[in-house]
Amino acid sequence: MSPMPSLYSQLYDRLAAAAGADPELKPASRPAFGHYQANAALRLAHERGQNPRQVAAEIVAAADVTGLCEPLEIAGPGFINIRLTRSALAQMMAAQMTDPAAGIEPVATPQQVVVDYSAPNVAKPMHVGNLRSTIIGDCLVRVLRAQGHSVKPQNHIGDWGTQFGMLVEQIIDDQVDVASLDLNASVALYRQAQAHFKADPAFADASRRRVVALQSGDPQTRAIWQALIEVSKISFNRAYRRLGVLLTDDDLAGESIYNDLLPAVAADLTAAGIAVRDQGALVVFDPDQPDDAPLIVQKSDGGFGYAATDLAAIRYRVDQLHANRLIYVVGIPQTHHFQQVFATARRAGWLPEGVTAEHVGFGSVLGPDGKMFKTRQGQAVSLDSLLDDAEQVAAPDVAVAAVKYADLSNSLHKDYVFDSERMTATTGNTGPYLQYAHARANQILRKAEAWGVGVDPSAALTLLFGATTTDGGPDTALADGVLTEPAEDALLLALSRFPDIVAEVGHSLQPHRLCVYLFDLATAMSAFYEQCPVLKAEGLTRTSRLLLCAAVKQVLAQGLDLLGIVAPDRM
RNA sequence: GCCCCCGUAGCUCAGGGGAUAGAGCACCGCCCUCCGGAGGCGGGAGCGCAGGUUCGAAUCCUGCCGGGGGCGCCA
Repeated sequence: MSPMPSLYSQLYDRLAAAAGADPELKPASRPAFGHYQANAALRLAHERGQNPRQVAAEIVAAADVTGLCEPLEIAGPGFINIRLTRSALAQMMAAQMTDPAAGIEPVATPQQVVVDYSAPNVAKPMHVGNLRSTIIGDCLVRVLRAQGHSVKPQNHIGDWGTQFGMLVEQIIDDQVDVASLDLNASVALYRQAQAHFKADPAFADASRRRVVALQSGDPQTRAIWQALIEVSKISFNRAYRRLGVLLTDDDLAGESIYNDLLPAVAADLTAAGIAVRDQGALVVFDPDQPDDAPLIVQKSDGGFGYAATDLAAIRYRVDQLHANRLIYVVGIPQTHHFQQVFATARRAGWLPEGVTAEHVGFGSVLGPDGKMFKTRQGQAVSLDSLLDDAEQVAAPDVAVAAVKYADLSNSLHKDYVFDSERMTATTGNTGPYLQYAHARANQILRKAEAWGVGVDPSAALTLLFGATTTDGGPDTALADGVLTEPAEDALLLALSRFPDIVAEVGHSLQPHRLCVYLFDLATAMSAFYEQCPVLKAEGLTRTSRLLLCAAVKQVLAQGLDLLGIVAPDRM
């Protein structure tokens, strides 16, 4: 059984049929104008050289909105103002409550989606950059899965490359027992190796030979390399547990797994005439971007650049994972790189028509001074230290919610300042505020239970909708006199929009829209709470308001879950 | 030098062709024998600048200004 289409979808379809065009349906710009407004008449009138109000009148006359809306109204120069019926809103609430997904609509054509995110580096601590990618990617995975897509996370960890030559060489030099290493020790070794590499040409040479040994599968080198990965995995997983994200070892797909595919990438691009030798390197020039620097596939020393790895990953994801939507959650500085990689993959036919590739770029996390967040030593600030910071002003569950919400609630493209005081505040557009709103809705339900006035949702729905059904028409199905307060109307409207918001986020990949929505919902809940007594009401009024509380709790919990934020029943 | 991102209220941010530009924080004034005041109601204050497109621009285009970031062999 498929859930009821959202009220917006129903309305859109009926108005589109009436207008014979996109009705330009959007939420009303002011409450006085109703719930929604359709703006198409203004544009259509201009195209046809007609009077806008006349065109609006024709659309209104042709629109069948029986059972869905109050009579449509024409206002101003030709806006069509739309007010949903109380019954339609209440029925949508009922449908959402009986749906575990709270009304989220399954997409018509589920896709095989690969989401590339998190991507920490082996032998380096996770830092602010990894934080955003991890949190945003986790949210996108949850949203897309909720829509019915098949989603494959790919954690493209940095487990390959020239840095491992010097690291392994340093370990052999120092006769370090890799079994005893932890992450801090391997980070220290890495720094030591970098300094050593710069200072000692003989060590640098040995490091380069060590890279070759690693790539050719030398057992000793591989064993040490593998041990380093294991050490790092422990710390990655500890960070993922702390953050409460879905990533597991099953999602690990580091750069190293593409190593054997790189020669074919170079060979195939060369054979296709896409890549050429230039200044000793194998590069791709984009005929559409003649001023661009080329994409470097293979360096002049024979080593492969990360473009080659990304190209191999595209082939793997399309051919082996059968993806038809590729999503890369990587910082904005990589925008140009992905443009080049995607363009090259298209030319090579590795991104066939019907497969999309999107770079979800995000801005930087800034320190209190408004500049790139770095430690005094110039290192990137570690993820743990950020969370520690937040936990100094809030309990762990709340602190993580605060950090994640602060990250997700900003537009992706913008930088934002990490301010633990602001993000853990219990007022305003914060994670803790939404958690609180959820706990408070739950509190009312629990208290109703304790007072012996609690209602089972399905029984309550029967009371509300069953008792007065006479002719079966939707307008008469809802009991009289309930859910008539403006605050109740606003809350019902907000609830009904949830499926639309989720669909929008699945399309635009902009989690902050869900955050804005949930904050609006919580605000509507506060107004309702202030203006409409629940437990002190009686009869069907109390029943209907308890249902509203239950519905709000459900949607808040569901929405927060999509953000990857826990919704405790009490705080 | 070329390219990308950002610029909305004192501060942090929504709004990305449509009616009088919205929140939160801070500030000021009201509302409590109220289910959690972590509230509610009201007030002041804003689209970087200049052109252009449009019936209509915070929104699209161009050029400036300011801030940040990238740009052939790190990933």
